[in-house]
Amino acid sequence: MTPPDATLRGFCGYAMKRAFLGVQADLNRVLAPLGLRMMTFSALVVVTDCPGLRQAQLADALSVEKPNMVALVAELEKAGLIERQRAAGDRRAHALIPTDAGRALCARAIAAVQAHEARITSGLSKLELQTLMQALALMERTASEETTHA
Amino acid sequence: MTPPDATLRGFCGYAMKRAFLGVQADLNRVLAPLGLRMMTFSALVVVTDCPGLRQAQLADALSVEKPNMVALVAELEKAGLIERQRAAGDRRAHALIPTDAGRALCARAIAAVQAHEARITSGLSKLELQTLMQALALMERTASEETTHA
DNA sequence: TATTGTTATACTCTATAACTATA
DNA sequence: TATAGTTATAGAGTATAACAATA
Repeated sequence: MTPPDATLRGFCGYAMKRAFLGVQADLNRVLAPLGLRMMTFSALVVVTDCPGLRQAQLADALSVEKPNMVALVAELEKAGLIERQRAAGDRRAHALIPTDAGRALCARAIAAVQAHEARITSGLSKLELQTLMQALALMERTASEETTHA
Repeated sequence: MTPPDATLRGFCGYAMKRAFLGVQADLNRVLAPLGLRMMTFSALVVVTDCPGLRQAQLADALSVEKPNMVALVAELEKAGLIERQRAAGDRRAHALIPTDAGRALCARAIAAVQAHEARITSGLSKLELQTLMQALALMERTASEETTHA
């Protein structure tokens, strides 16, 4: 009758984990043919939206620590999707620029992800989806406040 | 104006990731004083709810691969929270039993997690919370179907 | 002094193949 | 032959300290 994790199922954090891991695994399957993962896709989208932004800004936007950004950017650069240029006015910084190939792949990847999103949310009404997105944004803010107050 | 990840913010998968990582980090802060993490807490709750269940059943309940269950169970056993007993009738299997200390800690941890859940969902109405939980469960099912059909 | 990017390092979670001892 | 638990291993993501070059 009741599954072994019945108690856990009552916890929102546990439900979020199970749902996210499933969605992420599914999303990575969608992105794999394009040579991308969730992390590299996210970075490519931000660089394409904000050409010229610096590595520290990208790390901040994605909530990734700077040291972990290095390999990620190097991977995208090696794949020919973005370029690192010395920022004018600050020779320490790298300005990140999407290549033509990066922009093209980004457009294809966004289309694939949008189709994937439509599939995984197909069982939700417009109102339910809106409530879900608002709830997730609110919980993200609340959790970060809790952590900050620690 | 628009943040660098504005495009990503429109994706449900990205919103789920950010919310989950925030909630998980916050939850781990709550559990740390009890010597637990989200994974060890989850395992302890299941063993306490279903004393005598086997390692493979625990792994299945938590969607963890069996090899990854070994260290987790060993950690709980070393902490004196559960015991491994040879299952009667199948000398290959381990029956997992909570100790008195395990049951006591589990009760305290559940209370702490419930208080934590109340905090992070405090901005949501009862109906919004219900919609959120249903949406997460539905997306988990949908994602697993997608993956299975691959 | 402070910041950008970097190296080195470590921990957690996850995933697969292969072994052992039982069945 | 199949299963329960194990070992070994590897890939991601995440986290902190410390360094060189530059500001």
